[in-house]
Amino acid sequence: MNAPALTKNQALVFEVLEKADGPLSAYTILDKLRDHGFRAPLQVYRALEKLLEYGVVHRLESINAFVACAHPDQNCHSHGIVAFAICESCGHVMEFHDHEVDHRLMNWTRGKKFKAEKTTIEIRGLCETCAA
Amino acid sequence: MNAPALTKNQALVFEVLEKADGPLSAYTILDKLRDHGFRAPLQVYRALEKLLEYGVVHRLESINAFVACAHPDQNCHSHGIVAFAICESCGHVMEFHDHEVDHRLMNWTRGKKFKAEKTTIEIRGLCETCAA
DNA sequence: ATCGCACACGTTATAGCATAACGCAATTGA
DNA sequence: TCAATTGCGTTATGCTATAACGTGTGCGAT
Repeated sequence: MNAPALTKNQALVFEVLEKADGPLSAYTILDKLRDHGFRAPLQVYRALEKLLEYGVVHRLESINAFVACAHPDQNCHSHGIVAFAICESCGHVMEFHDHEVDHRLMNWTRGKKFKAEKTTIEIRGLCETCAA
Repeated sequence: MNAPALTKNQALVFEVLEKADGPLSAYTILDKLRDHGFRAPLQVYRALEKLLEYGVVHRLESINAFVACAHPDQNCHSHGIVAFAICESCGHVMEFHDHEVDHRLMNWTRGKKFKAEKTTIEIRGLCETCAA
């Protein structure tokens, strides 16, 4: 899924996520965009839906928040499964990929004849700075 | 974390989850326990909090639901990271463990000096039956 | 050209998930 | 006996997400 030109709302939401130094909830995004005419959650959710589809934004299931993809340039969907390390203290998120993990999980699902559509890997804990 | 004797509410919630053939939301559990005197969400959430702590129940972050641990006998916390395959059609959940995956993820976090506290792995898709 | 369709958008309302804050009762151990 | 802890019940509230409706715009097919 490659990203076509973003619409106005999509661009606004994406910009907010890019500028943030951590994940944001949909309602936080909404608040940051009130000055730009946003009034309702759906405006945010609809934009997010597309941005997720284009692979330029990720959803963090374990904290109900959204974050801009760490690879602005490339298509994130081509990296296989994306894993996240989320600091519970400062909120900072690190994104990474591990093909061996992908492989092991795929192996397991294949053995069970389970058709995987979307895989979530999220590690919550403390980043180096906050753990010190 | 070993499980002490469950309190009345904890036992009721656990029983509901055990009998269910799939994950349940907190509010679904509440509805199933109204006949037993449950009236408020907190009664469910407080019981779930303990059951999660004891390791006899898991929370599925990606669908905001709870499921009884697949290993009634043993302490689930001793298995390392728990992974789930969740069928989006029938709702059935398979639970599994893969030490190699654990190892890869731990390797990565150690490299980043990230102190992992809780890791979520959830694969959503279609089970063998539903994919056919 | 104009009709039909797809899509983005705006608005209101509502559904679904989770916790704050208060108070009471029972248990336990110093 | 007193203080601390834990479980429980209730009310209220906050946060997350979507349903359902209508509008406007662009664009290809007839």
